[in-house]
Amino acid sequence: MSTLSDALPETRTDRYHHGDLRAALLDAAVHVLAEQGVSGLSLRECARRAGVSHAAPYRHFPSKEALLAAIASQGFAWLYEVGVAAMAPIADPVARLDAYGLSYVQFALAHPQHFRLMFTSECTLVAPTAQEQSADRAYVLLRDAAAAVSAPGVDPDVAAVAYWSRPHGLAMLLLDARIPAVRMASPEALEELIRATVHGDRWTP
Amino acid sequence: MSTLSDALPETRTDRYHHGDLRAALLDAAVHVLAEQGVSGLSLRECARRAGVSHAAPYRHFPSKEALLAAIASQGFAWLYEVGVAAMAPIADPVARLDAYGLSYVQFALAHPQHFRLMFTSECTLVAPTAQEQSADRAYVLLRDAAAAVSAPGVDPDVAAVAYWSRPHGLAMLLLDARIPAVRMASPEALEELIRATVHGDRWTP
DNA sequence: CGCATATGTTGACATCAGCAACATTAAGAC
DNA sequence: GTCTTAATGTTGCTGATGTCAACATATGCG
Repeated sequence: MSTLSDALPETRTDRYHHGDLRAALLDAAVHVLAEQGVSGLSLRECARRAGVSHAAPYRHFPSKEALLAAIASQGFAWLYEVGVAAMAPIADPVARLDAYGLSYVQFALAHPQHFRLMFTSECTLVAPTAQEQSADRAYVLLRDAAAAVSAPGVDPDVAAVAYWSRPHGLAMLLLDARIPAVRMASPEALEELIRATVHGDRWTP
Repeated sequence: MSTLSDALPETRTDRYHHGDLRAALLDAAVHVLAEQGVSGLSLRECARRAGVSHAAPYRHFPSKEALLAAIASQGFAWLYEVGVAAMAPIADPVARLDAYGLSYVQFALAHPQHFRLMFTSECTLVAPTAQEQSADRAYVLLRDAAAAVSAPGVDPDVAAVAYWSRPHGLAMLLLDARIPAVRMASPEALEELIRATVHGDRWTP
């Protein structure tokens, strides 16, 4: 009776019931987002792509904002994972902060619309446990490294904020094309920019 | 014949011609923006507030995006002025960078929606001469101070980007409430945060 | 005065978010 | 197996919006 393929949430559009519409909607939304940005993202377009009527999404998301929040949430989980992966194998605090900044900016440049959405949606995001774990791990790694390079007496949380703000600001300015394109022409130039921003006066070329 | 009050662009709603609808629309838009954020800002609402029909704005702005760009442009002019005012009287590079960061973050916190819009609109903004002048002055001041505190051999433009990214990132994270409110509870705590972010390892509490 | 241009108005269209009423399916109780 | 119930999807509607076209009015210049 119950085969594996039955158990899997296949995406079957030939049925009245979709199978896993929620996931299909999120997937569609991510694609639209990457293609057309937030302004081009409508619930109806997502429904269209999922092969479903315009009101179907409301069975899975109470509002458009909720859909956006879910996407943002996914993005955060992803970002944190990337950050943890970049920092974990590195012991030296300076190198770790550098790696974090690099992974952060690279993520933003690779997924500009997604990244922007994450820091644009005004809603407070509900953090699933899995994401929270990654977030916590990323934060601890960042804070420890930041505290290690900070002068004695500096609140570790303050130092962590500082070393988060720096790549974040750089990423935002890069996305907004507020920085001459020359600065991003080569990977080396970009890395120089990141290092200078993250490491401040400690860094020399 | 031509009195002063005639020359002034008064806002008269009792006439078929408005007087200075463009300015009135910008003004209305700024107010709506502050009250309800970008999502609550519609051309029709601005027209309503200016006491004018829903299509009238199209005689002054080719699209909604153009209106938003104009507001963003105003915001940049304002930001640059604030930055110049904060930096100009200060000679010490470290203190000047600090003052810049402080004015930057304070501007963002004082006008959160406006600030967010400035760095959200995807359009390339047309820079009027007056704004460009302020922008240039601000950039020169910032770059000089950044170069002064940088290690020899660091590209001044790279240093400038670094010292722009830092307060920018902090401002963004603060606006997104991604930083515990405790950190902003008192002006002193906020200043500590700004200094730590801007001045990195150079700074001690 | 008379005309050209700038500025506003009215009405329309397509799209969208969201709601309500209805249809279909899946899952469990008996 | 059948019945019932909740979950899921559909159709149709409303009010708001951005944008356009056609029309109306004012302003300035000859």
